[in-house]
Amino acid sequence: MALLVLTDISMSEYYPDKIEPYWQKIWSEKKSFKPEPISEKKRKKYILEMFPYPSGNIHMGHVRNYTIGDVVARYRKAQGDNVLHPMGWDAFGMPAENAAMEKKVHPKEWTYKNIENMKAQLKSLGLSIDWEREIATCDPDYFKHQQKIFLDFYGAGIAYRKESEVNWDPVDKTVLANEQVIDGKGWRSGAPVERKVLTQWFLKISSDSQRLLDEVVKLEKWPDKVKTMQENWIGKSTGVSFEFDCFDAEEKKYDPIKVFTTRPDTLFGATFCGISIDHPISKVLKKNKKIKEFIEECRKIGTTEEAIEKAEKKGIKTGFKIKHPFIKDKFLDVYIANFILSGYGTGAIFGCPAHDQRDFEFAKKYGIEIIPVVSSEEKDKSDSLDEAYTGEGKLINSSFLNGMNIDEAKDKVIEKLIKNNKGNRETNFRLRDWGISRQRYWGCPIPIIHCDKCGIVPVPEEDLPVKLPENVDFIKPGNPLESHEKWKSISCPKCKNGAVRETDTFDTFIDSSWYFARFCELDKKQPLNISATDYWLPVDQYIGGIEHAILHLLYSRFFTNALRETGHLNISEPFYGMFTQGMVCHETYQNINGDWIEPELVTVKDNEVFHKDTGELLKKGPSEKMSKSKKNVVDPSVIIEKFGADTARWFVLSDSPPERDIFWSESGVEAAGKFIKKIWKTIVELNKLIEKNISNKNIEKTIGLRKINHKTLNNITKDLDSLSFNKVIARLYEFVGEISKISESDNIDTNAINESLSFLLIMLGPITPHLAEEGWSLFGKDRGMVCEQPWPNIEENLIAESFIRMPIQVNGKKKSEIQVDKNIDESKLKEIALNDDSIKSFIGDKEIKKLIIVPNRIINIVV
RNA sequence: GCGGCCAUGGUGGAACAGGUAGACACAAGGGACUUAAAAUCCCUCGGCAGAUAAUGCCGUCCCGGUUCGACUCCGGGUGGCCGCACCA
Repeated sequence: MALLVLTDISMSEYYPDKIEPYWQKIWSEKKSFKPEPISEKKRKKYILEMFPYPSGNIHMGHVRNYTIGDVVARYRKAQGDNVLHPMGWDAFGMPAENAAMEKKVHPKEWTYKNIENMKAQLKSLGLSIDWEREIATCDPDYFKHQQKIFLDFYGAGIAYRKESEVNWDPVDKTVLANEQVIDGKGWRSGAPVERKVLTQWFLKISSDSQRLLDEVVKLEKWPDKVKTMQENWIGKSTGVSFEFDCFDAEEKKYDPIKVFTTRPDTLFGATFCGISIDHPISKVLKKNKKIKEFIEECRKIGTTEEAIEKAEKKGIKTGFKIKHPFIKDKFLDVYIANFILSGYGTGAIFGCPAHDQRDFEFAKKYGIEIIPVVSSEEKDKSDSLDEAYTGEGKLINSSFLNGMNIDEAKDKVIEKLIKNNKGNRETNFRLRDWGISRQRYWGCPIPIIHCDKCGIVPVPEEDLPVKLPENVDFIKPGNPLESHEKWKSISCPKCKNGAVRETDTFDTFIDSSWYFARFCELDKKQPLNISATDYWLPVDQYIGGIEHAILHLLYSRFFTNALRETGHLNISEPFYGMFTQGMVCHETYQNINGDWIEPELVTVKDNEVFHKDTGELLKKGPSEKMSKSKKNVVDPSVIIEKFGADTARWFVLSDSPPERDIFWSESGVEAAGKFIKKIWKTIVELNKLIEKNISNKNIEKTIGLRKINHKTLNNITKDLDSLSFNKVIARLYEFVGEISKISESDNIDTNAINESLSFLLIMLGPITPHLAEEGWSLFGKDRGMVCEQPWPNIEENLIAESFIRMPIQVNGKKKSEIQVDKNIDESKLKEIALNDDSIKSFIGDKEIKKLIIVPNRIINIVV
């Protein structure tokens, strides 16, 4: 089969607009990227990029993410693996509802239109995706299985209900997401946000804390930074929880206050007690007007940890006192304080200002005593305290602990507290249970029925999926499901009396916590097909933005384990290899009024930027992450139209390492486009040369070329294995630069040129697949497609060098360089180095103190 | 605020595991070809001194340390980015 399309007419010209759609059609018709059937004999590779939210258009971040994934997928295929490379849509979420409110378009219609558009854009990139496995999370065929999984989790006790707070906009009468709260006010209404308590669904991720911690350490193919972030997020801490006797304002004995601490050694430095605003005592004291006002003021800070920790430390005296367990007649004031987290530990602490920064700030503000109990030698000298001391040292001012180090003191105190029957060793995790209820329409309905008589009743499996009603409007405030009486009312499956549906929908993180497993097989009857997940999972290489390092990845890890516990699959860790890519940035432009201007409306003249249409002078801002709000986005489809997908792919891979942020520049794209043209020209020229079949051979040049071929192949193979695509591109620049110089008069053996061209096209295959296919169809004739070619073997004898260059340093600075045999012995090497003319002149008559030879690396002479 | 990461010429970056700093590109400047332009090709390109040489000194955000030797390791800063549990 001759796949020649344009080569006949074009030959030396490069027409991406013609060859790219052509090859995309061929790949699709031939199902080139459909994986082979499951077979344990064949090594599998599951390559996955985080699926996109269908916001309307792909952006450069997507191009980068999916190009990286595509290079890996195509490369693994060439290496002989059975590759699974699917794609789907994270299709539920807030922006669809916002569009419904703003543009009066139904979320479903808006979402599917976006999917259609973005799918076409992704296809134009020439991605090697098996589109037969496409998933949209808003499709009932997907979420019915999710509802089944939830019911299984509920049955297994993994899902439960409890009260928790949400941000409430009293004007719009709607629940706000954290990002919709700006400076404590609703983003649309501007009304001060209140907190409202709702009963919501949770998943017990906290009981998986220890496993999540143990397993993350073992994930070898994950970036260390992501592993560290997850470890810190889970936040294991060991300490002791114990009770203080507590007395109320009338000095009557009250219920004891239980505290958790990781620093029991500082107990003798305790000078106050802090409790959270939700502590039982706080709730009782709400009767007091001042305390009530204080608690309400604290609630205005917001629900995010960031807001709470940034807020000034404040508290109010309760009049309650606690009794120190080891100091006779010592009582500490109990404060309600805004920095005590109710969800962590017991919601109460003893404050030791000398050795905890937050306690220190609090104590300074309220004139509370500061007693140092840990002293280090250096610290002893400075008496003035301007911050808490958290380092090592010996215990002072601490009765029976004096003189001990911190660890000894901890043990001793804990022992004593346990003896007094007041304390227990305890392990705490920072990780909280996962709240999954959302008071929104555009999400997966939670398959639960609330019956006055029977309570919480799961929707029977045969009634799944619970679909969303279509006839909703977004004019009324609040969740449209809540006000949809007809959809809500249902008869109880148990008692047949009138009941109501759960009107909350799932957090969209649920949708993305198992899609990668669903891709293994779109089983019609059950969420997951065991034999398919056994074969394909875990994902061998998962690729996505660093912003998902904690939440999405942690939830998916937990969810996978929960799926195992409920019998849906057999593994507990979903992602074997993880790669986090950097962001795509662009310069920002503003006019005099401060309006943001799109880069496409900007022209540059003499280093100044002007508006293309109005001609006004614009202010060039710093390069920042592309975002719609600052309009510094570049629509990749414009670039694909102008230069072609291969150029766009080449450009996003070049220069910057993939884990680092990249800065978009138009000139860079043009340069990439020029070089792609040069590659095409080189392919055509070399092909002509091959057809001439040179017989008068220059052996030296032939071997030289073959060495270049194999060295390049060797380096590029290593770089692809380590995902260093920028280095791959640099080597291709060099390689093309070399082979484009070959001329007939070099008399190089045709086989060697053949090898050059064949290597070039196969190496280009993962990066610029259309160009590679077109070139292969010209060169490879009847040898099939380039995407079916195996990765060539490297001939070791061609990459080995017998001579090496060795720099000679004097006192650590390079002064000369020699070329020596690789296997030279050290004494000979020493002799050569010392007799080197320029080295001699440097040493002069100075005494040689030391001579260091690092084999095959460097010689350093110390004088 | 807490946790994590990053910083190398005018620009993006390279430097394998502590061993030649600046590969490969972009921009800029010069030249060739052309009536001209575009395209293409060639040359220069960290700073200072020197002659546009040879060569020397300085130089990887700042300060200090370890080492024969530090872009790389350690301590302390500065700046930027990401996350902080209801954005996805």
